[in-house]
Amino acid sequence: MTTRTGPGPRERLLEAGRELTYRQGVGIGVDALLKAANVARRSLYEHFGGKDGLIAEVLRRSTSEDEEHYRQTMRSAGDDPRARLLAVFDRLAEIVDEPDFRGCRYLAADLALTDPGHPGHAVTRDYRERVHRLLEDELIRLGHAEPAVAADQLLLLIDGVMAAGATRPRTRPAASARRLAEHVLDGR
Amino acid sequence: MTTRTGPGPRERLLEAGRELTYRQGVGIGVDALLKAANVARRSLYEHFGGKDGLIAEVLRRSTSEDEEHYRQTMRSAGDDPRARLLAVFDRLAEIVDEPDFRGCRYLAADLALTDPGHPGHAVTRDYRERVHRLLEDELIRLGHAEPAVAADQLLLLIDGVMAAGATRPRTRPAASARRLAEHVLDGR
DNA sequence: CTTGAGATAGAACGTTCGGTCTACTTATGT
DNA sequence: ACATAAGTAGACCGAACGTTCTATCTCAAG
Repeated sequence: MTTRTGPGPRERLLEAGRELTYRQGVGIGVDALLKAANVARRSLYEHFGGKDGLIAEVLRRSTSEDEEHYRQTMRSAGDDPRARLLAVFDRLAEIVDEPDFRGCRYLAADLALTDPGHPGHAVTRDYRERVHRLLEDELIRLGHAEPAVAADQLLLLIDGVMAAGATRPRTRPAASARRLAEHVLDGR
Repeated sequence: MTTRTGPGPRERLLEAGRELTYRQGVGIGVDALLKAANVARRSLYEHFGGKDGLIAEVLRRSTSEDEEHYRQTMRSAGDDPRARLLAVFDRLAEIVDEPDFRGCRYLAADLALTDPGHPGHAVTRDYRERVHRLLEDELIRLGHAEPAVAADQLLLLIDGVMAAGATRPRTRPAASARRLAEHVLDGR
């Protein structure tokens, strides 16, 4: 008989952080995090050194998941690079339409974390680089003349979809962006 | 001999709020606002009822200025609707390149103000509607087939520029967006 | 000159903040 | 069985939060 041992406090903190920092922003209080995670105050400081450490780790884990999410979305779209890139925008349409979509958590974190030295910034910067590389690789396979610039443009469209999705949800921004993305893919 | 009377406390509070809420976010403390404005604590509550009232008024005034800024930018670009719309993106390039550009203050406010009932949200929603109308009017004058949809797309591009400008400043996002905007204007 | 409105200065309220610390309990491995 | 490590519970710290309050000052209108 195995002792019904669920996820440990570290895991529960990361999950609570993921949820609460998205819904309430990174300004969420330590008390609220501890209560949601059902974890002793001390455990937070043992595992993460403090609130900033937890937030950075929450962001890091989230970026890993989201990057894998990009890869999975493209994988499901087959081999054609064009189809794989456009699939990203189709998936974005679903994400933005989810009832509790609250915008891009990384942009929100960057705007909310006033201190430019906060460890969270390095995490989001890394993430954007990785996604850029992901897009650029597909554009190269597509034979695009300026894959780096085109990847910048696709990233800009993705951020625009997230922003519009958070502030003007009824305008179906992902569909708009998809059409513009097609134009980007068509060349330069 | 006129008594050298500068702007009153109300004006000083609005100016300090404009500056500090942009640089530090709407989470800025009341004490910091009072100190920057050189205003007595009481005056804030007399004039604005509280911090939330001040923030809403700061946002309201800022939207007025920004809307006028859009109009001025278009006015300077002459009569041709196409040139007037593209001028917006040229102006965006300058704004995003300013050394202390920190992203779109309205998106930042919407993401930071957790309470959906905060009066600031109504202000930003109004502003987006007004800008949308501004763009749509030009698109109508341009004879665009779907002016409302195209205005949505231009707004998406503008938000994308702001986001990319805040998070990936070296990628010249406004230039990228301008090219996509041309495509939007071209058609349908 | 007087009055009253508007501003300033600042104490104080209760709450919440992030972080530290002590004491007790639980689980694990030898 | 016992030792050790890890987790819980919660008091506590100083600081900052938004807000209310009293007291004093300034100045223009009556």
